[in-house]
Amino acid sequence: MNVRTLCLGILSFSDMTGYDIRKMAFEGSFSHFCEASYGSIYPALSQLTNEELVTYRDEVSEGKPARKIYSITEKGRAVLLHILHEQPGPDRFKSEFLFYSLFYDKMPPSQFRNLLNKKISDISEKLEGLKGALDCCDHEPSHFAIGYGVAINTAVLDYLKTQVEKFDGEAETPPCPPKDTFKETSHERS
Amino acid sequence: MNVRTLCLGILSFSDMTGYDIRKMAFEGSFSHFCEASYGSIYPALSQLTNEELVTYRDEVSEGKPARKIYSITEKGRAVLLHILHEQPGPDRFKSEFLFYSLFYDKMPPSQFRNLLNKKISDISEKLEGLKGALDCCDHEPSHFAIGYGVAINTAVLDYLKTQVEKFDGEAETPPCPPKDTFKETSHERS
DNA sequence: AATCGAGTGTATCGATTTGATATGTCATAT
DNA sequence: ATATGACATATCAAATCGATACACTCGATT
Repeated sequence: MNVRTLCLGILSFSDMTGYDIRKMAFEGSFSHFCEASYGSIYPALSQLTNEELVTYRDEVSEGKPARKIYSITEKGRAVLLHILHEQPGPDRFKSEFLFYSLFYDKMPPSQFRNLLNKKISDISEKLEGLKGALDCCDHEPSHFAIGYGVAINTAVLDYLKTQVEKFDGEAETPPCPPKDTFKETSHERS
Repeated sequence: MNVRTLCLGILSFSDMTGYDIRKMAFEGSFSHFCEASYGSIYPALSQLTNEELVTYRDEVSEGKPARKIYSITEKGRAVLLHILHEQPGPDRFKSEFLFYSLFYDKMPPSQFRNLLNKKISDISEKLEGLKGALDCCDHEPSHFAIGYGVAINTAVLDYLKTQVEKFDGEAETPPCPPKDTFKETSHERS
């Protein structure tokens, strides 16, 4: 699925700025199964505007900077419905964590334990977010999609918790590693 | 994680051609958590060769076409180990299926049921493959990574099976849709 | 009162990656 | 004989990422 279709889909639920769309696809209720960056969203919106699948109105309030609020057109809805008739492509899952895990026997035990604990806390957080969204969501299809995410993350969390015990047995056992045990050495990712 | 690191990681297990690496990352034992295409693998291998992180030997047998068998160098292993010290990026999950599901109330009921059934059979197949790999795998880290995949796919399959019942209740019930119920209309993906 | 940082918003750019395709050989089945 | 599919290298346009620039607002800190 390309970013054009994603924008069309998101706009079919409500009018939005490009900034909002990016948020939806990065942090919002779409973010557990898709992603898109500014560099693809803004060109997609321009293209969709040219094709008259979306339109925008400029909003200029006093003092505030101008913003473009995009809406899907009838033509856009028709195209979206048409796209939905094709077979969806396969799901894709990319995990740098699992790649790293393939080399845990090459690392000091504490390093992989840290990785595991960080993953557990990340997933826990994500799961809480999804469960919250599930509760306050009355749109049935979204409920289905969020439920899917809850199912996955619950399973992963269970798996990691059973696995972490195996590694905690080895060598020195750190007292009780909650959050903040992990210094974010976030320089360049090679 | 970029394709360079992926190549380095795969080559750390065994010598291989570019073709083999692509297979590993697309169908093989790495494929449930990463992907890479020729267009990124071959340039990555050239670059890695220039940096002396990998080398290759030409294999020219009688009659057979020449092939380049790549090996990781000591320098390459050192760089890989170094990369493994950074924090891995977040997992990413992309699902066109879930995007489609957001609009199931806009589709004829049979269409979404077909989607569900196809997904169920796809996941079942994938799960069988992973379970098979799990049994015949004695490399502990791989076991961990494959187990993760089994956990996810088992959970998804359970979820979909409970959900499909809800939709089977509605309107006409198709006899018993096993495989091959789905004509692969695989023309252009928009 | 002044400054800082974070959030909102549009937009672009280089680098990476995808997805498709070209080219050619070999093995197997028809 | 010949078609199909696996093996293998390679390239290219198009899509996308990830980072950044710019500009404005608002609340918090000093």
